Parts: sequence; structure tokens; C-alpha cells
Amino acid sequence: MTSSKKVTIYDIAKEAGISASTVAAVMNGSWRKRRIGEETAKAIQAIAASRGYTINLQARGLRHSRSGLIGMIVPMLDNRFFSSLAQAFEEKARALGLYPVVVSTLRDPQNEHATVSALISHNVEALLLTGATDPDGLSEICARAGVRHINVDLPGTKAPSVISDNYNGAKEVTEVIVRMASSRKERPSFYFVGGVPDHNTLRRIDGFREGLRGAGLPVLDSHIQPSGYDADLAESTVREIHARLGSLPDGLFVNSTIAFEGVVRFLKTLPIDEVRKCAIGCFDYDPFIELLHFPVVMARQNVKRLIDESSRLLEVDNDPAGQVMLIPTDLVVPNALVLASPGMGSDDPPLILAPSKPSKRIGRRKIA
Amino acid sequence: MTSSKKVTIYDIAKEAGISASTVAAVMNGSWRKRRIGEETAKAIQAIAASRGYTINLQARGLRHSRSGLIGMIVPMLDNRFFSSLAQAFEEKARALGLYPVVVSTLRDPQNEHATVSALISHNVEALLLTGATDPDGLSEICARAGVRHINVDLPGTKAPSVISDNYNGAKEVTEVIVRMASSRKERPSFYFVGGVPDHNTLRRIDGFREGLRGAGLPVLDSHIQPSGYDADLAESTVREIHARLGSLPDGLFVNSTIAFEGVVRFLKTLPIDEVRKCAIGCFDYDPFIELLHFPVVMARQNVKRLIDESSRLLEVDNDPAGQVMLIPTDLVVPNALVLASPGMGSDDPPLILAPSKPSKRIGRRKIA
DNA sequence: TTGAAAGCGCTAACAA
DNA sequence: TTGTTAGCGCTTTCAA
Repeated sequence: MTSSKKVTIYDIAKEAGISASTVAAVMNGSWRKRRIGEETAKAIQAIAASRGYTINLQARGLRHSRSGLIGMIVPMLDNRFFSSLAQAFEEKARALGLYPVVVSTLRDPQNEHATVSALISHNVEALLLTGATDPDGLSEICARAGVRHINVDLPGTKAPSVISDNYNGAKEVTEVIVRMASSRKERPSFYFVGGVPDHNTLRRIDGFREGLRGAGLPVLDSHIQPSGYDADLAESTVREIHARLGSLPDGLFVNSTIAFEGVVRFLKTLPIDEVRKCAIGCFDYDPFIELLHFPVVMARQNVKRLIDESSRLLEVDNDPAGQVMLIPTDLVVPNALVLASPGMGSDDPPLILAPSKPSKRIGRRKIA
Repeated sequence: MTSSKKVTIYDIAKEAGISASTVAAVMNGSWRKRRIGEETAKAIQAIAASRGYTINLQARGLRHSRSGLIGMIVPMLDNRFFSSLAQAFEEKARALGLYPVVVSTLRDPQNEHATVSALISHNVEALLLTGATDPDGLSEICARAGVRHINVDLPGTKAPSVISDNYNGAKEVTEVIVRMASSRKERPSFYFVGGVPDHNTLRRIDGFREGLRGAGLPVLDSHIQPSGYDADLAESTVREIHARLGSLPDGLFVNSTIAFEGVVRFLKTLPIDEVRKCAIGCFDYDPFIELLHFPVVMARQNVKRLIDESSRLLEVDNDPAGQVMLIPTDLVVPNALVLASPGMGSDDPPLILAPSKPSKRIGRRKIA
């Protein structure tokens, strides 16, 4: 509206016939304690409002050597888990009086480095490194710049890490699907599908194995197929398993909702009765998965606590680098199963599923 | 590692026994054309690397009066549509050589104002205002600061707007569900559920009405219930409709995936055969909705084009403010229906659904 | 109660 | 080929 150039304190000072430092004090709220006259302040505020003044935070940041920004990198934004993390991060940042900047890196190490450097160049005051493929490399960069940072979701060794308890989450899911399958068959066999063999997937595989072992079931390496975080790959993996066995396995552990999407695409091609004979679990949560026509047991990550603990660790100074904090997941068991217990799954669940009360969420144990 | 204080060009200049401006030229890549010696440059780069120098973009931005930032506000991040927009925006921003800053406002007008002001204070070079509740108020703020901006998803009158073609998207979905329902019943009756009566929902209602009218069906105001963007409300709305009618309506148009979640929760309490007698459509898309055990027709918003066109409009100068650009949606029709045509839905779809080829996506018409 | 002045780190003439 | 210098807009002593 006014000029295209931005209004500065000098413009206002000139118009008010007063010095720039006085204007500055009024504009940043420090004028009371600088004992600037009530009317002077009012006048300046009026001019500022009429000219549409906005403070230049780059200048202020330069002067202060602090930006008021807090950064977060995530592999991608268009993902239920990471976007929830981002949302929780934003709210936390604001509560801390900081301005959140969230950027995605597409799981590309180069991109991660460039993004972290860029964020540091913008003088962020702290950094959350989420799902980084090279957390320690990034820690290096941050350390040189003296920037506080926390690894989230995937751990590193050079900074504190806050991650989900993948092991126990996977174990719990496995235990439930084992019970489901065991009620149908003497020695059921299970498959693990999806994910890349990073830290999280490896821990989940460990949990899966332990869940089977605890039930006295054998664990076959050939049944563990981390075919990637990709729906198409998961789909063809399950299709192949089905082709090989001539039917679905007795139980299936799907590692991530994105892989689950592919799995469901294949399952839809099968008669519903066959699908319901397979006990299915999924690491991570999607509300629509609860609403499918067959029951799925899920381990839901606790996004809010991941962020809360990260922010807490940012505050404290004296954390031994490399500390890993595990946040328990919530076990989500479909109503159909809850209602059918005890003796879970002793019958095929009814085609008319349970009333629409929310699914049961169990498991709160803190393993830190 | 080194000191906690950040390394500046002066530190490097001192260590190299050379002037700061030379260091600056080397650090920002302009040294070739400033004809700085190859070995000088090499030496400086070596020192910079060893000391972990990172350029201070606040200082550079202050000097240039430009920040290299581009901002976007969204109602929330943890939403499939908005997070996809954010992801597409990021990629576009980088392609433009700008650094993306995405912030959520939780559909709160105050928050929107504060956030836009904050972004302007950080000297963003352009702004995408997504789903703003008060686009024109925000335009005002931007205009005063001389900041280019575009309304996305919800239109305003003081800046160009790029939004989905809600009217035609809704009309197309309605037409398909009308055909489905008409094959079962002479004069089917339809309900519209979910959303708040903002511009988008109103246009979708118009499209819904037109879809019915085109088939010679009556349009009853009492059948249109924009019960909010909330799963629980949508659930109880549909439950009430069901209770009142003693059955599901012949067709149901659900306005948003979040409302759809609530609707499915209720539908799960019904026998599958009853659900399959209801022709169901949904504005907007979720991959898991495609995978439910009953067919759903969806209008999928074209996130990429929304962003592409927004960025294009940011470039050009001479756009009459208030121009609204409509981006067509893609009609997503489940395979079960595609395979059953012609005479869509003439029989109840088979319980074993179609093979896992991706659903058909039709509708590309550009209505600008 | 207010003003003058130095400087945050970087850039870009202009000098040398 | 390199150095000097004057700011970008703001904050903050110190002086008036």
C-alpha cells in the first residue's frame, strides 16, 4: 500500500522528530524500563501502526547474535508420523518462545548436510535431527557451530537421542499376533515385511524375534524381508510369499504404514476369509488401518513425548553425548479382538465388527 | 568442537593474514570474478574448512535486504492434504533457490496474523497463504510490507488465489454415486456430510446439488449437513441419519477425509451388505480409503499443480489482485466399479475385490 | 527522559 | 590481485 520499501525505525524517527534509539525502545517493548514518556511512546506507536512498521528480525538477530529460530529436519513432510512430529514440534517451539523452521531432507545424506548447514547459517538456536541417515556427521557440523541438537527417531552416538522403543513395541505386537495365530494352529509361522535395515528396523526385528521365541516358536531368517519403505515393494513381497506358500502365512508383521498400504493392496485380491486367518500387525499407526475389514494390531509411536523429551534434553547442559532415551509405543488392539477375548481370536471375528468405540490402547510402560 | 562462538570472516582473515573482503568473496563464490588468486582462495577455503566456518545469513540478508526465505502458512501440518502441499512447496522453493519456511496456524485468525507478521519480520521474499480464515486481512499486512503473496486452497479478494475446483470435483463425484445408486433404486436420496460452511464447502455443496439436479433428482436442504471438519461429529451425524431413516441413505457425500474417518467408524457397526447398498463419495483422497471393503469415489486435489501455479503467479507482476485460478481435481474411482461398468454397480460388487491394479483416475479438464 | 555512536557479520563500490 | 570503507536495521551503553 504505502511504499514498496520497508519502513524502518529511522523512517519513524524522522516522522516523529525523535531519535531512532527511542523508537527502537518503543518498538521492542523495553521503553518502560528505559523511562520513555508515555506520550512519546503512544505517538511513536501510532506512527508505526499507520506506516505498517514491522521489525526487522534479521537486523535484531545480527545485533543479538541470536535468531529466535529453532530448526528441525525431517525425512519428509507428507507422512503421518513425521508430519505429526512436525506439528508437535511447532507447538513446543512456540511454547519456548522460539520460531520453528521445519525442513525435509528426503532421506538424502547430502541434503541433510546442506540443510543443517543452512539452518546453522540462519543462526538457529537449537536443532532437532529427525530420522537422519547420518546423525553423527550432522552432529559434527552442529558441534563446530556450537549448536545444541538432539537426534529424534533414529539414534546417533554424538548427541542425545530420543527414539521410540522399537524393540518392545514390536515385541508386544508380535506377542498379540502370536496369540491370535496360535489359537488357530499348533505351530504358526510368521513373516516380517518392510523397512530398510536401519537401527529402527533392526530393533523391531529383534523384538519380533523375541516375541516368537517367547512363545516357543522358531525364527527363520528367510521369513524376515525388510523390502523397503515402499508400498509397491511390500505388495510384491507379500504376493511372492503367498505364491510360495499357496496361502497367506499364519501371521504377518508389517514394518510401517507405507509398507502396509502395499500389503493391503494385495490382501484385497484375496477372499476375506483367507485374510482373516492371518494375524496381522503393523509398526506405526494410521486411523484408517483401524477401519479395515480385518483386524490389525498396531504399535503407535508417541509423538508428543518424543518431542517433549527432546526439548527437555535440549535444556539440560550436562548430558553425556550419545545417551539414548526410549519412548514406549502404545499398543493399539482392534475392538474385535478385545471383545473376542479371552481366548483371542478363538473364532473368526464376526463380519459385523464391534461397535464404534475407539480401539483399546494399552501399554504405557516407560523404558528409559 | 572448537570454540563455542561462531567463526566469522574476520577470524579467517586474521588467521590467513588477509583482508575480510577477500575472505568474503571466497566464501560466497564471487571470488573468480573478483579475480582473487587461485592459491589465496585455496588457502582461505582450507582455513574455513578447518575452523568449521558457516556463513551468517542474517548478516548477509541484512546487507542485501533480502533473506532468501520463502514462507508458507498452513492450517496444520498433520493432515494429508496440507502436508503434501508443504512437501510440494518445499521442493518448489528449493528449485527457486529459496529456503522454505512452513508454519501452521491452527485455523486461528490471530495466529495467522501473528505468523504472517513474524514471517515478514524475517524478511521472507514471498508468502503462500494456505487455507487462511482471513486471507484479505493477511493480504493487507503483506501489502504494507511489499511482500508478494498468493492465497492457496481458500480464495481471497486482495491477492491472486489458486484453489481446487471444488464445484466440478464435487459434481463429478456426485454424478458417479448418483449412477451407482440409480441402478439400485428409482429415485435415490442423498446426503452431504462434513466440513464448515466456508468457500470451499459451499462450492462443493453447489457441485453436489448440480450433480443431483442433472440427474433429475430433488435437492433437499435438510440433507446437507456440514457438521465440521471433525471425525466424531461426522460419525454422530451419520448415525443420526441412519437412525432417522432406519437404514443408510442411498448415497452419501462426505466432505473431507477427516469426516470420512468418523463415517467409517459408524459404517463398521453395520452389516457389510447394508453399507454396500449406499453409494459413497468423498472429497479429497487417502490411500487407505481406496482399500476399504466397500467402494468409495474420491476427488483428489492436485497438490503439485496448486503449488506450481502459485509459484507461477508469484513470478508475474501484473496480475489483477483477486484473480482466482481453479485447479481441477482428479476423480478416483475404485476398480470394483470400473470393472463392473458399463451399468456400474448393476450388481453388488463381489466380496473379492478387483486385482490390485491402481484405481482409475479420471478427469483432467482444466477450468481456469 | 532522550540522543549519539559503536558494532553485530557481511557485501560492494572504489582505491590501491 | 587485494584492501578500505561505508553501510544494511537494530540494540545498547554512555552521555546529556
